[in-house]
Amino acid sequence: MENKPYHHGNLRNALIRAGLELISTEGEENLSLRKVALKCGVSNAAPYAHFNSKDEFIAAIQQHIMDLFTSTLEQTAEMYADTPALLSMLGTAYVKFFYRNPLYFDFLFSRKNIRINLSLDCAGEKEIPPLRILKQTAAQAFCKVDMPEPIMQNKIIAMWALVHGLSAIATMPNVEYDEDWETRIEEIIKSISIPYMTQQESKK
Amino acid sequence: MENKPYHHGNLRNALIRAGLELISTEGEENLSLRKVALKCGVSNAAPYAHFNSKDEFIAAIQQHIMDLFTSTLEQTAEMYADTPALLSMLGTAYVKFFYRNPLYFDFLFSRKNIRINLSLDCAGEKEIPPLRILKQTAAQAFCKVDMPEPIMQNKIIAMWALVHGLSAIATMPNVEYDEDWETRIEEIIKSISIPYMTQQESKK
DNA sequence: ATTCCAATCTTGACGCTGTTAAGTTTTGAT
DNA sequence: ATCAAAACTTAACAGCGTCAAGATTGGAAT
Repeated sequence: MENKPYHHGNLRNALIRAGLELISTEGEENLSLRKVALKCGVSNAAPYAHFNSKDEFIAAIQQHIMDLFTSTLEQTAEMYADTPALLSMLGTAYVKFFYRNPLYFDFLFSRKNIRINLSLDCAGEKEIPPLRILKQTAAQAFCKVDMPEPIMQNKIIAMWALVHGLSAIATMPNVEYDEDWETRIEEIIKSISIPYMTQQESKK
Repeated sequence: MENKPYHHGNLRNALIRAGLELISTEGEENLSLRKVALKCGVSNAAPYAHFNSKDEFIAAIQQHIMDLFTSTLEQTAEMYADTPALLSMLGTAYVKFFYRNPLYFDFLFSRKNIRINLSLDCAGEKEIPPLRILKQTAAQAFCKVDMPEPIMQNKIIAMWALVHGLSAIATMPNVEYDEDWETRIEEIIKSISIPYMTQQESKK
């Protein structure tokens, strides 16, 4: 339309979208501010009007993906609310999200990108939403089984570790996408989370 | 002693040691071939007599750490051989290794560094030793419980995912080292791995 | 012992990167 | 209409991985 107006108009979002695309296609290690700027038809230093550094730019993309992740879990939590399958479905959704977007996993959780508080002790204003959802659901599920407090704490951590580890494994190279794997992931998670529910059922 | 002989003598190993130190102190993102070369009192391009690329250099360091990791697990496997605690001790050793060297975890498992076969299906000549040890031990442990084959497969993957996920969590920033955590890690792993043993004991 | 090749290392360069300084264009509030 | 702030360009800096060309050395073959 207009032939290169001096001001882009929506550069910040355009940069984030371009960066997201580069990460999805070429991986994070091939992402540079200059490439992203070029992709948006803008000069080297233009991004610095919107981000103070590459790190800040990366953090913005990270936040974008985190929002995606969060809303995925929230949808699942809503869909299976108050059903016995809630916890295992939530765990499955956790793994599936990354299994379907393998490049997102390393990008979100690689050490140098983590600027958010992932601390283990349940305290936390700055706790990221996905973990909050998972922990709350797990706590509720395990609570119904009137488990001793410290054991419940450990169970929650175990649940998180399981789905996080499964995500790490499922997104490794040489592990190509396979629909059967999705059902298998479900089985594995159920085998950990369900026993404590049914075990309780038989107790009643 | 001799003031800068033209030939270093043992440059390859010196480079690896220097790289290892840089990773341990400043993290992988601050590792450059030039810094490593300087640290060894050698010029920019000297490393290229021993490594074809930075990637190859990284792979060599990665192998070094992997060997450390492997021998740690092997020691544990030997120490607790034929005891009921073997599996949980091996899992604990897996997590502790990274908990005590947090920077190693991302370095070993971040996507771009993985050049080894981590495939899930137990087939594998190229399978890395640590996983082989863990899988074999888990298989043996779960085997004693005469579990159906597919369920056992899932249990093994769950075990791996648990310890891998715990490692990821334990090495996150903001999670400072804490001796109590080590015993807690042990508890969590036991709560997953032991039940199937004791359950079997009572079956006999 | 001499020769000579291959391994090792240096120097200097290339293009790419993140980042900054200085200057230009545009927007929008007054 | 004015003018400050925001958005963007251009040009430069140092650091990076990498390579080509040349210098130095060790060791095997003669």
